[in-house]
Amino acid sequence: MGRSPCCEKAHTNKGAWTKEEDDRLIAYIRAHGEGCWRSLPKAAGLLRCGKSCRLRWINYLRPDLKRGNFTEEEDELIIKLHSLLGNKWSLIAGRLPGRTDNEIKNYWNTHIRRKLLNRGIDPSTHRPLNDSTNSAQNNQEATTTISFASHVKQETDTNNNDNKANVFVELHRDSKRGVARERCPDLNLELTISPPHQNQETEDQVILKTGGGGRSLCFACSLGLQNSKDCSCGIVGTINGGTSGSGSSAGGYDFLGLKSSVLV
DNA sequence: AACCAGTCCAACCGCAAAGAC
DNA sequence: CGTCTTTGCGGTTGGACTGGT
Repeated sequence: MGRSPCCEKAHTNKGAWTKEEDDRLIAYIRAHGEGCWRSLPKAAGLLRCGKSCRLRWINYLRPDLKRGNFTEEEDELIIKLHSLLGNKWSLIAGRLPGRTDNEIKNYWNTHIRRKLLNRGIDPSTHRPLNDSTNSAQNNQEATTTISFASHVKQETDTNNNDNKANVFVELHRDSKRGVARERCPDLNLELTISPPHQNQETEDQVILKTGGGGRSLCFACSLGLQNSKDCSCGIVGTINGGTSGSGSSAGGYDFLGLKSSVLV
């Protein structure tokens, strides 16, 4: 038994939206808010599937959208965020008010990729194109990144529902240097990861040196989980209000400064 | 003017996560 | 706790547009 289709395809329009459809969708959402997308088309009198309505609203009709060209600052911010987050367009979009994930994705593929290539930078790895260590090392790194990132996400989901977007960040288990630092030298981060600890077999210990302090954090604290029972560094209570004015909301360490100070 | 190749971007598709029951 | 439904995300596509010949 397969998945049921998201909508009754036989009686739905496809392709470009007409002005009338846009007006109907806008009017309905203004009156009722963004509710159940599945039932919205019928309620609004639209022959579209809910997915299509949602996409149209989010990417084109939302009143808070910023139309027009990307600024140089936005360009650079997208590059930095992409180097940290990878193709997590929705997270990147979350840091650029008025921009949508689809817009940023398109912009990345059409403009920024080329821009980076012209600079001699591989857009997918953010490393120099002629970096001979790229291919072999990246394969291993990619694997590590995926497993580690999923670990990060898992930890985050169970402990901090509101700040997923702030914490789900790509890290690299590179014992020689902090890769995140290398990719974004001006982010004022020093991220290194220690070799496996003698007593620690299952979890990577992250040593995260904040801007001025050079203080070491355990894995849990590095994720903003300093109240967690998994905290092993005993740094509880010394982080918040620490460096670079990165304020933290109730109980949340501003991981890598993503929340406020660096990434706007 | 006609054709073609390249570019751009709105919209679609499939999948996975989240939520409801 | 398992199953089903809904939502959201990222990759991809197709058509409109543009510039060159």
